Amino acid sequence: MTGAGAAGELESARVTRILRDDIILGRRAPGSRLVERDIAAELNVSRLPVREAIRALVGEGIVISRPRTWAVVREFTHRDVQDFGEVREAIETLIFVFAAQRHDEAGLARVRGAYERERAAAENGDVDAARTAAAEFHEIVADLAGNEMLSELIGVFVTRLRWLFGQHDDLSAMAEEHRVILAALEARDAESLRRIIPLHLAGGQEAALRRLANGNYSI
Amino acid sequence: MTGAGAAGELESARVTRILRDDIILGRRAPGSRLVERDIAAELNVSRLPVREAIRALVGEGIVISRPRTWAVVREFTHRDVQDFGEVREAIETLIFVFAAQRHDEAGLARVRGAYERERAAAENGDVDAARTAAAEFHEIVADLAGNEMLSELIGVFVTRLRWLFGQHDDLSAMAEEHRVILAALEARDAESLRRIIPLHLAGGQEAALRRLANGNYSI
DNA sequence: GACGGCCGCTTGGGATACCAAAAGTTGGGA
DNA sequence: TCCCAACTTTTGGTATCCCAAGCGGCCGTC
Repeated sequence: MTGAGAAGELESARVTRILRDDIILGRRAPGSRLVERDIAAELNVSRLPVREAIRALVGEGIVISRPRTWAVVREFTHRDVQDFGEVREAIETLIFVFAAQRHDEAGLARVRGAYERERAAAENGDVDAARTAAAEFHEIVADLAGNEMLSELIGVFVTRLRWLFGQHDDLSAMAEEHRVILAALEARDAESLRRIIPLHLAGGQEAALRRLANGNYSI
Repeated sequence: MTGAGAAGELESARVTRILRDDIILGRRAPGSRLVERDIAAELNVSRLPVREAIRALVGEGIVISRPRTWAVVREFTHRDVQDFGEVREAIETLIFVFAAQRHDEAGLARVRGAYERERAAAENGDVDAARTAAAEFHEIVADLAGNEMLSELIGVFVTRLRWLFGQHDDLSAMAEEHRVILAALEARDAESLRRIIPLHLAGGQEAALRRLANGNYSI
């Protein structure tokens, strides 16, 4: 999900990446403790990089920390997922509308590339590749929106986004929806996008709520 | 703006508050260096709380930090303010529409209270009190929107919001706009709010761009 | 047996000292 | 004037130590 890690990568960034992946991939369950000393020992680093990593993950909204006690992996409630869905809908709609107004041919080509990769992966049943390409589809469009602050905003939410909403089941349905969205984007049809995007996101929302009911994000 | 500081306040929180106020009040200019050792010596703390404070302010978007070199107070460009304004418009509109749909009588009373305080302060020409009440007006409405994620989102942006857009000049015009907004809120008139809020924010946006042109947010 | 308070253990917050690596600065030479 | 190399500054990280605040189990009481 985040690559192998650059050569000159900071220790704190490495630790952040490891803990983030542990959480998203379920190796650290929601509600489980994150004890600085223990993690430092596990990863053979001092407490400092661990502290910074935990702070970073608090910022990404997937860890909860209260002063002078251990931090815990965040547990999401039904309500949290609903609230998050509302916010997500507003932001994504904004992104796609802006992208429809401002995209250029080069950017559009990048979106098409992501779509083609997603479609091919869906056909071959390659789940991971399809999900990755789908995530890239949204990332590239966010780029095309041409608004730095919007990108910063997404940066705050993207980890939660992947954790909660990134695991689609019906790959070809998702690819088909992206095809329709891509067409509206090419036609600069903002009105259609305002209608389509909420529908598109509703699917992932339902899947997230289903997984939540099965106890995937809370203990 | 942030109060006197609780008794059991963490050092890192204290340092964060001091640096934040220094920046917002202009005592540390955009582009100026934030050197850990120097700040630690100034405030009689070790480098640790200073490091955490700088990280926190990076998270709040008012400090820029690159690896292995000093952090600097962020300089906002004309473009940044425009981008920020677009995002702000979308989020605030969402907040007011949700608040219109979901408010209860108790919450409405709190909004009315903030409005009354703002109007009184504006009449008396008390600039600080009027600005504080105006900020509270928006905070309370955000509460009424009843969406935790939205509140988290605002938390990320609120410092920038106050820095860039918090300094209104025409106090009574601002209070009057809040009166109209309050009325629409009471009537649960979401459609009017979708029209009014962008206009309301446009004023602060222009003021921010004017101050930017006069060199208040960049060196 | 349930409840509540006390006490010891755990844990994070902070201080201090030191080191390595990378970035920034400066001055001299082509 | 421009560029490179030496020097300086600064952060990122390690290793220890200490303290105070939470947490949780134990024990006595009702």
